[in-house]
Amino acid sequence: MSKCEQCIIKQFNALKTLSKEELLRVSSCKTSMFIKKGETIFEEGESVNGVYCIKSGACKLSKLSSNGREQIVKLVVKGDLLGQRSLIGSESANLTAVALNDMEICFIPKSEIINDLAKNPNFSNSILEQMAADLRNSDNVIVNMAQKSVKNRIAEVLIYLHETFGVDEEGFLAIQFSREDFANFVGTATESAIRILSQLKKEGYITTQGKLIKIENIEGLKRVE
Amino acid sequence: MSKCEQCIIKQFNALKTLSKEELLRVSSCKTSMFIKKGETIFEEGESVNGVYCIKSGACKLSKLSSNGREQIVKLVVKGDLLGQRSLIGSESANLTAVALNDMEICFIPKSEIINDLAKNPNFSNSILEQMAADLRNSDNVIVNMAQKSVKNRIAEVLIYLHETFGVDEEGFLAIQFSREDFANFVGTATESAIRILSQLKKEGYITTQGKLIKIENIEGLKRVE
DNA sequence: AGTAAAACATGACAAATATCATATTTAAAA
DNA sequence: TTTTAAATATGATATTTGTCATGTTTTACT
Repeated sequence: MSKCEQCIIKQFNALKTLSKEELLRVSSCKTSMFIKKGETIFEEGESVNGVYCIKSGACKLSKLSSNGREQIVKLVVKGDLLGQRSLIGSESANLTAVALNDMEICFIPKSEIINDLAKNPNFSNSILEQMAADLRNSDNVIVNMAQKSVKNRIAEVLIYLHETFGVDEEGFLAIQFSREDFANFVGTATESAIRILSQLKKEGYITTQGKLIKIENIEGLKRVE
Repeated sequence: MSKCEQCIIKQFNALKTLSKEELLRVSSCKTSMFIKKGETIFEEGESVNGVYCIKSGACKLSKLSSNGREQIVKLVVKGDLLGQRSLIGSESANLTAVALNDMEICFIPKSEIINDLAKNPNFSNSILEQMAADLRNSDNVIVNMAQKSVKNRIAEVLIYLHETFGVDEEGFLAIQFSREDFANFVGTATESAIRILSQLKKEGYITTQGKLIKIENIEGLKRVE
């Protein structure tokens, strides 16, 4: 089992604030696992009781609406922690986490890390900072959902995917996102998402090849209304 | 100047985790102030550099969208802390705070409380809990905005206002919320908010008298689609 | 009280989005 | 490979929501 000390993840997330000793202890009890694309890591309502470190891959966090539709609330990517809120209080997961591609993750039980949260102010501060950033981001998402058109939101998702995951050798978005994922992310019907992607294609902002998408004019996309 | 120790606010928010000594020090540097309905406490982009305790009254936190509309993101009420995120990191306010009615608030400078955050794990934990709850709430708001109809969202706001502020002697909602506020809270045009309130009136869920609103059938409202 | 301004209300119409139907293409499985 | 299922695409139409116009009521101010 690899040590957290050597793991690249350490450089990205709140674990970097832990001391060598703390990291060694965490290392010794963590569970490393591989998750295949489409598999569920945890579901809304379950108790999570620990945090996951994303070593590679990405997942979507979503919630089932009362109308039966899935709403993607955010994406969690390599270097992020997943399930931080399970460390605080004892409530069950509010969201469902499903892998967008093959992932490698480490699970650290709450019991092993909860003391660090109480005793290491750097660690709790780092979690605080992360949550403050998440809240700021949520505010912005709420405003976008409430005030912007579906076309505008789809354009923003394209830009976000481009910035977050980059492109492959041929210039296609490096993450595979189905039309349904687009719809569930911006809160619209799948057909509407498809229609708008077709429209963006006709307008020359993107090109597609199968389900692969290439952004051709990112500045234009930013100005889409 | 009144002491935090004796203030009722102490019982509601994160300040309750401070020791007697810490509270005394905070007390000695806080600034108490009265804010009139409609006045701005701070604006998006400003640096806040401290937290406000809401002793009485309530305010709305909103953000200006790129389309020029105001989006209300959340309400902050008596017993809540306002501007907690200013304690973490050093970023400027993401939201604008405007009083919904006359308020009495206390301002505690960041410099006086930042040490407690680092040294008193109970205090930082209390802030963490609050932020975790806020995040959970934001998730739910995002889902509602993305998936529910305007009518449904207006109905939910009515229920929320009822639960949060209660009613006056005659049964009217104890908070005055303009039609524009309703619109800005659910992300719709003012005319649409007006229309839907009229509709809810016709359907017998609410009655109005001037801008006062009385909920007549809360169970019915919960079932509105 | 009288006047102006703001808030509320409602009709008519336009635009955005959802829904249903039905192809077509792509991916998965036998 | 062949077959089947899933994802993508697009038209037709219904529904929801926004916009503009205009009138009424309420509130604020002198």
